[in-house]
Amino acid sequence: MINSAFYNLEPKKRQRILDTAAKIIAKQGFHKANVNEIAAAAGISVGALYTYFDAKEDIFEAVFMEAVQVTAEVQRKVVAQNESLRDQLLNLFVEGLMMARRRPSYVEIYLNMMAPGMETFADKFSPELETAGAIIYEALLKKGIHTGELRTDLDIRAVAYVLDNTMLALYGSIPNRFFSIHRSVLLQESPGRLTRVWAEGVARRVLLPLWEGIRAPENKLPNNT
Amino acid sequence: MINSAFYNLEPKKRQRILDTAAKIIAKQGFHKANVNEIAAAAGISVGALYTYFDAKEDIFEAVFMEAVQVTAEVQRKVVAQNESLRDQLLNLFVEGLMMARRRPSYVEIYLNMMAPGMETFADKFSPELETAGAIIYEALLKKGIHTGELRTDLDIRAVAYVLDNTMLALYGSIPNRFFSIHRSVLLQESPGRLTRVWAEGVARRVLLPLWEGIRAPENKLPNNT
Amino acid sequence: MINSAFYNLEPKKRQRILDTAAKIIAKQGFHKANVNEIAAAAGISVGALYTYFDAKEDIFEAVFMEAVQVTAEVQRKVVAQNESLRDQLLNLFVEGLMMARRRPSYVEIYLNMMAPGMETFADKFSPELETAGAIIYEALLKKGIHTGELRTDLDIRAVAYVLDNTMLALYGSIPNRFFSIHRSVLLQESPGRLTRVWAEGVARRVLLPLWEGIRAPENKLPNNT
Amino acid sequence: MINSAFYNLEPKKRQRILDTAAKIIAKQGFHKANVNEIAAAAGISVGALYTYFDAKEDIFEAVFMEAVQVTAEVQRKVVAQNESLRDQLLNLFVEGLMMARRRPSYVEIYLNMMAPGMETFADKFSPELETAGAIIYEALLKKGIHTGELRTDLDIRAVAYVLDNTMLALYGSIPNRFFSIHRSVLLQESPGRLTRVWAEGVARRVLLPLWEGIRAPENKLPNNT
DNA sequence: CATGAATGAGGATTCATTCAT
DNA sequence: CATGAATGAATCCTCATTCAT
Repeated sequence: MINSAFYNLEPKKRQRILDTAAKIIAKQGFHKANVNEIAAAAGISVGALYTYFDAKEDIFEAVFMEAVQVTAEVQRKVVAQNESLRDQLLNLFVEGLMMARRRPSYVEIYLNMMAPGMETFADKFSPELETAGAIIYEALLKKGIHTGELRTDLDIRAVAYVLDNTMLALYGSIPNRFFSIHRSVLLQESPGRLTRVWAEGVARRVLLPLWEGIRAPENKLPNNT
Repeated sequence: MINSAFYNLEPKKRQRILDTAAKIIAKQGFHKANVNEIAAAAGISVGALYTYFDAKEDIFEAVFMEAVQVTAEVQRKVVAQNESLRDQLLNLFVEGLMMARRRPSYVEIYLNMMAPGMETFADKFSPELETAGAIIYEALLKKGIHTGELRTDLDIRAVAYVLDNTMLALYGSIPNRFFSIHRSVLLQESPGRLTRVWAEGVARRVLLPLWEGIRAPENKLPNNT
Repeated sequence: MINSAFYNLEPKKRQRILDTAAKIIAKQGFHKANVNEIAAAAGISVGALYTYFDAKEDIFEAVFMEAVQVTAEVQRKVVAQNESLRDQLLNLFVEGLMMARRRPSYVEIYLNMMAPGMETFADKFSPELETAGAIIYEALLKKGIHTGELRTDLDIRAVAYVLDNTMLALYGSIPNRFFSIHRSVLLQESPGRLTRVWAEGVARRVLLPLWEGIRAPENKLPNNT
Repeated sequence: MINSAFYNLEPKKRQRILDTAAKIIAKQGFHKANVNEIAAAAGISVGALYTYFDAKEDIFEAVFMEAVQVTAEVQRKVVAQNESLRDQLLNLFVEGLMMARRRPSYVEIYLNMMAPGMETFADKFSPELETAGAIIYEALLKKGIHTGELRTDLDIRAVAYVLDNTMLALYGSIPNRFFSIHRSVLLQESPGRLTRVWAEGVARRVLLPLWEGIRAPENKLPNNT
């Protein structure tokens, strides 16, 4: 259990604990991560840590829920924008990459959920979490159909699935070695810094082929905007 | 190090060791997996295991290399087929799913590489592995352009990236809880058995939107073949 | 040390603390018992508990002294009765059992003193405590000799020893699992509630053989009064 | 669980582990006793200890079962003797005291079972153990009735109960502080060494009053044999 | 080469006690 | 005096690795 004591902590301290735990779990993975090390790095005692959390698992849960917040914020921000669907999708990529730059550990935490040996967590969190994500994609794409930006015969779920997996891999490529190599090799990128300009470039590259397949035919624009 | 003793083992025994290790690491993840348990389950002594492998890490490496073989076989098989690119891509999905059904543990091993705390392995294996994958995609897609199936203005790498991530998630959804929930929620699937027919259906759903974006314009066919 | 603050507490609160501590120590044993849990269950803060007691050991001592009071009260009550020695001995059993029913935890506390690892406490309390007990038995039995109820050639100490051990086991059988099983198996009792009638029956059964050995010969009565 | 590895140990080593564990648990009590300390004192590693036993509880069980053996041996020995019942009862006391001198720790282990917080163990072992004890007493006393040594109207169970509790306290008085003080104060003993002669004296003192109450009337002998 | 008992450092968790408020 | 959050040494148990047989 995550105890109320944790929520009653002064926000700064609570955030420091979350960030520290996220960083260490992100680096080592849940099972390798060391509780005593987390406490020490967060500048508190193990005892204190265990007044906040009943078990190591609960530390992960708290960190994961923070990761969910961090991700959800990106979605909320983009959904709230009054732009074309295409730009919103691009922004989902770009803002996600920016978020990954700011909070790389939390992206790794997210990735940790899909690791073998994390079934319990996946069972506990994924169903409602993914459902929430699905709803957002659905709303977004339906809107695109209504506004005439998208083809009317789309399999919305399939599109959402492809989009989401691409984002997962792209966000993950910021903090995670595997996804990072995967991306730079497959996209044959020349090494460069993680700037917004770069993010916009990648987003366009990656979205374009799919976009061509889902946009409404009359919407034909020059391929490279 | 993976010692020569391991390669000199009778193939059946070697395979049993790999499969057992794969199964256990797949279930628990590398860091949680227990070497003694692997030895016991494989019907050999820990001592023997340690004459084959210098360290736990090396067991993972051997298992991972087997996972690479398993995956590569799917690609080789599909690439060798003399079919249209579209069917080859569909087959990449379908055969991959079939492979995941046959060897679910090895798919999890693959997923284990992208878990936090596995950087060392990613550094060691990913670069050449991903390069090999990239080459296959490149060849496949270039061929598609030459045969006129694909648009000539494609960003091949980007298409490969999207395709590969989708496959990763789809294959992973067979053994892995997170990806399984992710898929069934996003694709809004009704529960069903993992049959070839089902796999073909999913493959079509998932490939279609992207295919529409990459196929050559004159190639216009009814959406559902 | 048990601080004066504890004795200055309003009696109700003091009693509540003692009873709570007794209950928890009775259930878990001194070493397993948890100070924080005691404080919480008693409705006070650990801090407060530690202003009353300097250490966990002191909590036990306070509780033990209360247990002594509880036991002594039974003895005082029975000794004050103006009955035959035989009835007084029977009453010692019966009233002790009744006391054990009312305050089972305190009987366990008493038992806790004879557990391994409690030497320090035994050294501190047992000598004078047992001496006090011995005096009571001595007075009682001497009186029995004087009134002609008992044989004149008795080894009073030995009789007291046997009596006291039997009482210990009998009282202990109320709250304590071991002694409870021990009693019901050896006495081959059919399960039943702890009523005064039952207590009187057990008391008679258990006292009789010894009574036959210590009563004055001319006192011969039918076995079952 | 007590693993087979433990039973396959060379007897000398196995005994050393049992004796060491018994000694430490006897001194500190189960809950205070330290597993690492036991391992160190036994000259083995914690790891080894945990290949023999799955948990600390199992160490206690093994030690307790040894304690049962030790006690049972005394009973078997005495029961096998072809003596009068009176001498057999005296020998039960004497041999028990001798056993307690030889293996004091195991007597404490036995006492540990009746400590608060040991319910689980009592539940697991006491029922059949006490039943076995009850059978022995029953056989012994029935034989005494048949041979005419004992009164025919005895409540055998009650006699057994009184006898057993007295023995418990007497055996316990060898290693245990509480029972030791209890005995020496109540019996008003002058300090002395634990010799067989002393044991015989105590046995006679303690048995006599009860014996007078249970022996057959025609059996009247001078009080102090 | 194979075995599997043994090792012991490492890690999650507990809890008696303190002390700033 | 009371509070209860914080401390961190202590403890049970695990497991990668070794090595005598």
